[in-house]
Amino acid sequence: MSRTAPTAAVARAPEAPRKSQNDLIHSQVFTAILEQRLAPGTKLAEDTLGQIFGVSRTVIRAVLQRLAHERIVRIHPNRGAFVAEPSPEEAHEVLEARRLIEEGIMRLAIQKCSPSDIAMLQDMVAAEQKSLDAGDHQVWVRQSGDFHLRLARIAGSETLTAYLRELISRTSLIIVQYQKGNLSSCACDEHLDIIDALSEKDEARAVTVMLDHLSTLENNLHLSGESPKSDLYAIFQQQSENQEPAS
Amino acid sequence: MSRTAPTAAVARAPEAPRKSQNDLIHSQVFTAILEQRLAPGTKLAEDTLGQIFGVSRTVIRAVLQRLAHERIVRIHPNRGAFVAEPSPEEAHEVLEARRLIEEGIMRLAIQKCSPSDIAMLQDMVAAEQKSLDAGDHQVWVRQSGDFHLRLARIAGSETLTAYLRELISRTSLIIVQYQKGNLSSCACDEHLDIIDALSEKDEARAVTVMLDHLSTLENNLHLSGESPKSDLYAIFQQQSENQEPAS
DNA sequence: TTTATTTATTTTGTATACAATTCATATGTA
DNA sequence: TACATATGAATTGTATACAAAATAAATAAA
Repeated sequence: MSRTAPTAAVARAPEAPRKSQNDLIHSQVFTAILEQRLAPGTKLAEDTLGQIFGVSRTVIRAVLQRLAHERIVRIHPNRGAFVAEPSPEEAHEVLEARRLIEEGIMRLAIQKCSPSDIAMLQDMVAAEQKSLDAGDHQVWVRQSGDFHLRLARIAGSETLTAYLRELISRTSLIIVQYQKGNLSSCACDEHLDIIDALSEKDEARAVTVMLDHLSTLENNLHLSGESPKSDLYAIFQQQSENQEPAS
Repeated sequence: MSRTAPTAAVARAPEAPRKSQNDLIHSQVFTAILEQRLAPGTKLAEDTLGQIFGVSRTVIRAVLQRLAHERIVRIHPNRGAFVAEPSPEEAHEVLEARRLIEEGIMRLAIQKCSPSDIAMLQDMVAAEQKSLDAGDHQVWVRQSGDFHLRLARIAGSETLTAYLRELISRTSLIIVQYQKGNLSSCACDEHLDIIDALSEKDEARAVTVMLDHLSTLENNLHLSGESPKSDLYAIFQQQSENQEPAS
């Protein structure tokens, strides 16, 4: 009996991490950005957020710095915090990193995933499809990210999971800025393909499907066009090259 | 002439990012941990650090939170900040992630590296060897990390570079805790092998050498032994399984 | 009108003050 | 002695106050 239930003076298990104020506000802002309710470039004024969440600027500043380290918020010194506006180059970087990391995650996940994991993944895709049918694009974007994140958890690496979480939220910002059509249609099928390859332990196919999935995503962006607005420096420089100044 | 040097009312290039107080203190603590002058488990009291660097706790807190997000400092709520003590599981995770990311970095670097990059890498290894001969272990550890980091920069991905920087600093903590002998001897040769494969554009060999290099590193740790001290919970639980309680 | 300069307002960066919690020491009890 | 409890000191969490910087508005000059 002592096997299943330790008896005597045994220390309690590591205490449940009750969410701090910081965590709570962070996840609110994080989710808002993930669901694309906060557009890139939006200013996140400390005082405003403090009043919204009923706390002082102290805790808001901590949250903003945390989001900045996750690269979904950009802090300009003495100027404030803004929702990040990834450049085309950064967008490419993020997708490149995702291909690298998620290929590794697939290889790990294929070894470790259990039948219950498969079932969970199937449920998640079903929920995705539901949101998609309901036209709830915001929720679907988050759910789609959750699917990839679940694979990382199955792979069993907290480190890679943390990195992927960042890359996924940055992808969300990238999609807002650079997506042309709505990719929504085929995405669920590709997720189902991934589950399929996973349940058959077909590593080669699983990796291929995942990489194709991410490349499709990148190819549906138009990153080649002029950048959104940030580097009007380059624009003016080009201007001064073409036409001589008046003086 | 207007081609090479823009003439008239052209905006200045993005201003050079002058280091803030935060950056300065961060890099001091970061380097101290990287060079293994700050041992794992060391308490980083806010007031103490504030007096050392001549600033208030406000800025120290920001630095500590930043270090915590980089996983080289652990913050226990209401209890303070401590230099991280990676568990054996975490150590394995970090090396696993490094293998994944640095393989990708090698593939990218091999396409992009120029002769001057090769020369730079050779200089860096020479400096490593110098520190090694001088017995300056602390500096060597940092230089060894800088070598890997340089490869990431050559690969051209800021995102992957940032992740690798974190993984390298965590590796430094892992080495302090779990290294048995001194790996120092062969490490420089392995770095030279990497440069060799890189300059010959031999992708397969470059990847192999890098993976072996990292696996060698992990194999020289003893992660299987009893964990340092953190989970004495598990220890007591095991105890209660083996021997019946007295009452 | 357009542009430049000055003034006023707002916002961020940092230090400090106070409340809440934890840690260390001391006191009491078996 | 060993253990538990209570008291005091030290440390962290948060709010506020003030200085520095940036933004906005207003005034002056072309």
